[in-house]
Amino acid sequence: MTKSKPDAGRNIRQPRGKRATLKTISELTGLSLSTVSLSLRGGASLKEETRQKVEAAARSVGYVPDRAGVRLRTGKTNVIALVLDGSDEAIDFSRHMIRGIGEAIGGTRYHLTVMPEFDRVASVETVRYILENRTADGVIITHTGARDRRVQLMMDHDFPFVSHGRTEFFTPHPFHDFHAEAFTELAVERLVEKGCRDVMLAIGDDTTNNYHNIVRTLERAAARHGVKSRVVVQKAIRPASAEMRQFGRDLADRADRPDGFICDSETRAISMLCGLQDGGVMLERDIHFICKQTSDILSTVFPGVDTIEEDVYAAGVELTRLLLRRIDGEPAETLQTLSEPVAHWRS
Amino acid sequence: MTKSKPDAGRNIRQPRGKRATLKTISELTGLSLSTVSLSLRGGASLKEETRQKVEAAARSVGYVPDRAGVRLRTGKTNVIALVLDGSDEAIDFSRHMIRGIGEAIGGTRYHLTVMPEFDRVASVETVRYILENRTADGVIITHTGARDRRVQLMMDHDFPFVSHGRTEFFTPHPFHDFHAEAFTELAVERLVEKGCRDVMLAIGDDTTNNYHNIVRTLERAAARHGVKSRVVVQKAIRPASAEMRQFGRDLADRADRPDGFICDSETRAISMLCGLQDGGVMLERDIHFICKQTSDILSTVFPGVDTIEEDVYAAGVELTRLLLRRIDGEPAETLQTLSEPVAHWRS
DNA sequence: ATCACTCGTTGCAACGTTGCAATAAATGCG
DNA sequence: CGCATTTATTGCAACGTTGCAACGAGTGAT
Repeated sequence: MTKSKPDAGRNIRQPRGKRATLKTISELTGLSLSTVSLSLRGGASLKEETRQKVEAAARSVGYVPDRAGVRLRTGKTNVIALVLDGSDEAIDFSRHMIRGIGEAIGGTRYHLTVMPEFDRVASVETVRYILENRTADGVIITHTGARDRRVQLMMDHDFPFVSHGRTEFFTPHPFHDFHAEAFTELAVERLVEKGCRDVMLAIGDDTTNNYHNIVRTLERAAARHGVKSRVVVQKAIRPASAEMRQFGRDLADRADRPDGFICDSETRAISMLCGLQDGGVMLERDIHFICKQTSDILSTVFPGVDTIEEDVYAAGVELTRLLLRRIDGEPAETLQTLSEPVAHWRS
Repeated sequence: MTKSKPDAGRNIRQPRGKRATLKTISELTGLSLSTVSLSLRGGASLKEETRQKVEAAARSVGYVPDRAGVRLRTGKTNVIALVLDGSDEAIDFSRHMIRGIGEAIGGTRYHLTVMPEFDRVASVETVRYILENRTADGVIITHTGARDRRVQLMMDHDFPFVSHGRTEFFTPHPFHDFHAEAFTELAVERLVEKGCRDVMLAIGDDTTNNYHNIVRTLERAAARHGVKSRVVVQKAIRPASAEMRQFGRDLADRADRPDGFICDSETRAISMLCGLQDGGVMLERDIHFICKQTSDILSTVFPGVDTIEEDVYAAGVELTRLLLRRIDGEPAETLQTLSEPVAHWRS
């Protein structure tokens, strides 16, 4: 018949080992909460002796500021959000991107939350959700469109973000992008060098701004070198599929088969190359092929194919650095970078 | 000389459009904060009329509970953490996993944070960090080892988690795993059916529990069918590489070349198959090949190769469902599932 | 009319943090 | 020595939420 003690059940959280808070340090040092808080944030008005005392105590109890407390008080979430749309991606794109971001936030307070979405429409809603609920301090978006609605939304709200890819908007915003123009120039030049007179470009998604950059550059470069150029958009075809392979097979038989080919996707390139081979087309004799590459797979299967590397890991690192600087208040104009393509000529 | 107004500068956050809080609803309905809070969480003791009034008001102002407030008060983060180790992964594994998790947390309060780590040692530290700082309500780990230290750590702390992969621990914990034994049985049976007498298994990582399951099953199945079996661990070789291709090439020339081959990685399989072809080995005549598959690439390059599919997306969904049930207090014993392999025989 | 009880609602304190105004102690100056 | 100024520290309130004890009003029994 023992009644439960009157002061039982006070703990809301599991008290397993009780986290250290400012209060812990306060009691330990005999200083007030405010002083401790101030001190840990480097308060300049404090005595050196005090600061050391606080720091020692904090270290000894392994103090780490409570994210919920900070967030509630300051509104700062210490979170950056990566918004993935579900569209056609390069091999292991997400993986490299995420590890790049992870590398860049290592040693900072920041956490990464990933919001996976299935299409770009939904991804606008995701961004809106983040803005309205202030659920992150900054956002990284990928596969940016020329007049991307997510970019517009975040600019309207003056919310820190960085896009992987550029836009057409007049107002500047932070971005990091693969230098698609340099890639295209490099590719065309290489093909011309090898004697090509008729270059075809295959591209997977004509809704990104990237598309326009590449196509425009191709046309100019081809004109400059006096060679023919064509573009084929393969948006509707699954990158790795029998259909894609058949596309290569059909190409092999065409009377107007190009003698130079540029492809912006490793996956689609592999499929097409298989198809071309099926049709008896021989690489480096009947056709020259150049492909953008994000993994080692293409080079393992077709070691002879020239590739141009896009380092998605490095892009993740750079995007994050830009974003953090943006969050710290740097103006957008100074936060725009390109990554130069790295050519791997095989022959 | 106008002094700034005495009550200026009160807002800590940007007041852009001011988020709705319980207070907003309270003022709107004339009810107290407590009542509003209670009502929104379905308080059974309230008048039906009140609840509807609150709900209407909440809807009209688009109320969403503040995560920081809830977290501070209750300790509940509404976050699940995915701990990725950086080891050898199947193609687009991260991507499919993340999208599966995204699918399963859709419509819930939960957010996903991803903690990318470069090796398994670091990933133990990551888990420790999550536990000590209560930075998530539950954890998903992948590439689980037989006596995985992360699992041990979380069991010791009685912290909700689920592992992709099983362990040898006696105490039960939630997991979801590919049914590697069924995969192996299926593969051996198929090869034997095709007339193979000498089966080789190539596997990439002998530190996961998965490894032991597969090897044990292989040996038993081979013995049962009266065929020879061998295992080769390819841990040190990069999955897509000239080296891996060379491995296939060398295999082609070996006097003791097997007539049946099982591979647990699509990437390595592609490389090896290229090497075998280089050596003049013909598929389905000189050797029969079976591979575990997580994307479409292998089938596009080698349409004739039998594959067995592991659906990583579905695994992400299932892992998340199990974890959420675990967080809600279900016992571990009831939260253990396997996913059955799906065979794609091509001939 | 008083009591005990239920029903529906409310006030208060606390979670961990930080900005600000206020304090106390030490110093400088006339 | 008194007053103003600087230096070092502190108390208080607030961010948004929830658990709990307490409240007043109504009901029914005594």
